[in-house]
Amino acid sequence: MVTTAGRAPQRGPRRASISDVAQEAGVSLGTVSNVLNRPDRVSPTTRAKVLAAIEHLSFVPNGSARQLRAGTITTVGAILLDIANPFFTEVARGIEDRLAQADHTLMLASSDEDPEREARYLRLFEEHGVLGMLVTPASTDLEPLLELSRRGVGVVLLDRTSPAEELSSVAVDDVAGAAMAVEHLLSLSHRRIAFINGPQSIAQCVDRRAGMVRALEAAGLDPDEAMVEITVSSLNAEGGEAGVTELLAAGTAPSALFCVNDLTALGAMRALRSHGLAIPEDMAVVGYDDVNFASMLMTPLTSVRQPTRQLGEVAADLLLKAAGPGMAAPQRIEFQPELVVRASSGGAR
Amino acid sequence: MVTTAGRAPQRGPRRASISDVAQEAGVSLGTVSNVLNRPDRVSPTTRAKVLAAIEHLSFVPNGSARQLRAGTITTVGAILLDIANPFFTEVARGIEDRLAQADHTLMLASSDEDPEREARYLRLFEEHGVLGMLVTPASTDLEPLLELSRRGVGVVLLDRTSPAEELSSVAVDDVAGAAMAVEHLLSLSHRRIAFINGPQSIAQCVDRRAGMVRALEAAGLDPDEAMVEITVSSLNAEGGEAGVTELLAAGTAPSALFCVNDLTALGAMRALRSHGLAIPEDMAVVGYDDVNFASMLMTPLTSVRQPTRQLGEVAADLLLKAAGPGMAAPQRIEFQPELVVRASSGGAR
DNA sequence: TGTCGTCGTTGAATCGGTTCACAGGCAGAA
DNA sequence: TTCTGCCTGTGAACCGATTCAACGACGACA
Repeated sequence: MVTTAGRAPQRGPRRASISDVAQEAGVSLGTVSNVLNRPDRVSPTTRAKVLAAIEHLSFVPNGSARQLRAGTITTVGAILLDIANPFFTEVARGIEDRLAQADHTLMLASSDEDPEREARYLRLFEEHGVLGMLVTPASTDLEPLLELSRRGVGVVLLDRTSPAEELSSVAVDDVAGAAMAVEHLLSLSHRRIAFINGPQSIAQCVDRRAGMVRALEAAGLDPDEAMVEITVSSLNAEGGEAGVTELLAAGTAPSALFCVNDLTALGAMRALRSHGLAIPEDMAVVGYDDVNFASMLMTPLTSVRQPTRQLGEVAADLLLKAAGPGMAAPQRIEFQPELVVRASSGGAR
Repeated sequence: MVTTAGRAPQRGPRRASISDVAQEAGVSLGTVSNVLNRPDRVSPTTRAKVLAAIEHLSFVPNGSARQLRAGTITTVGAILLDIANPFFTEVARGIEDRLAQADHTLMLASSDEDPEREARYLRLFEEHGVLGMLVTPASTDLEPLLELSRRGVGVVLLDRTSPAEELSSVAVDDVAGAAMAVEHLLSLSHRRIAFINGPQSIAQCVDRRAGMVRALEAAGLDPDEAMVEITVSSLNAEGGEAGVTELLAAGTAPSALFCVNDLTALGAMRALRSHGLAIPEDMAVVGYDDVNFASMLMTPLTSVRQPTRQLGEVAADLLLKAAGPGMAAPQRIEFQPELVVRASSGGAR
């Protein structure tokens, strides 16, 4: 590699600016800006000259400068728990669709369930001056989000109901969903059920646990006995494998397993199989999210379906409404989930 | 200042600026900036005062202004073909990891195989002044990317070898991968093989087709007869379902099916099953990408594995090197894929 | 006591757009 | 002919940060 002496090499021959265009076209600065933003205020002749100059210099306006002066904001940030999870990518699709319709654009980031990464992106997006953010919080402490909102940045909680009045949220009733899943297992005569759950810093984990407890208690069971909870650090296939390994190592495994999401269930099923256990004969399994491949697995997975794409769409709508003119008041929207019974729970006919 | 009636409501009480901080702390503008960027040049007393003011006003520097003036660029854009495809999310993970290590951040976008969307993001990212972009092109025309590169924006092709000397690229040998897949089917005595492929505007589709043709010819077969090609518009499960429907409607279906990627294979298998065909007995199936759930499907999927995460990591490295000081020359990196044989092809023992 | 260097701080210039009050030209009305 | 109003086009002010030449204070040294 050849290093140039002394200075860093300049990156290309400096981007053309609006005044370069003005000079090339023989008009003033403001006229070029008018061509760009209010073409009807410029005569066709001048407009043509300016456009030619723009083409010739391959001029691209500097977004920073524009945003600095005009405050034009068309960027929205989204911080999701795990971008590798089909559930969240589907949500992202919904968001992107709606934003594109409104001529806005999305900056997408994955916190990987790490509050520190989340904080980093929160700050980055704020510095970037986004219109607002859609966040699936990785921590229970919503104070940073509340403060953001007070500072005038639109915030919508995603897949998480807001405990505070001041934040909009779009979510699915996770307590009900988990309760449905566990009731299903109870109806198949399982009396001790393992639960592979994530850290309690994640709202979904708290809610789904609550749903499970509610279902067990409603059936007259003592959760302390009927629920064998295993906490894993990440809500993906690796987590599921680790969870099953731990479960089996502890001996006297229950006859059924409820997993906090489908990816976890995927890993869990893989681990169960590699230990020679049959699904659902030796262990019934239920997941959560109903990701697109759930029905196609070796043993099709019983799971809780959510209106995934819609979740994203509604969240985007809410943000645009809340941040646009009129400043709609915070709104809390909750969808109901639906149980999809397949072979993995042994409940399919 | 009092807001005039009739205007749009102002978004919050205006973000605090550096001069607000300066005033609050009783120091000058430049000093605040020094506290932010070169803390050692400021006396501890002053620094403390300024930090207190920052805290008090919850000041967050305006990224646009900073970037405008300083040209500090730490943002990288990535435009992937389909963010819902686990292959690409894994690549994104690799990219993000490396960028985070270098204290850079990623703006992620999905072109959904649509050249127009791609162009839109290309422009958006350029306006935003990104350091560079990682792109999986949705069209064969690389001219826009070349021009971008000439203008000083770093460009690295992802999962696509560069035909031009001037662009860096990181890819996997798709011709070889597809050839391996087809050779495998040939070795199992299949003589007519269906191929569900995507549009020829996508390089991967062209290359994988070429690999298939190469393998067929090497076996002394005439591709026109031995290959039953079906072109679908999107490389996902829906595409796979549509492809199989079309294939079966045409009658005299081949005994084997090669799919351009695993998502397509997923949809194809779903459709085959719903038509009452057994896999691999009635139809052997091979996919491409070896996504994480391939081994866990009802019939585990034979597929071509690629060093996915590494792909992203190396691409990010290349970009950082090419855009950083030193301006490394364009580099072309190609990995070799690997065939993973499972039950869906009937070739597993 | 005068000079010099160092340290900490200042404030003006600057980045590249947008906006707006205003100027010049021209047509139609009085 | 003069006035009015419309249509184009102009250029200075401004957004909020960074940078740098310059400056005052202070201690060291001759």
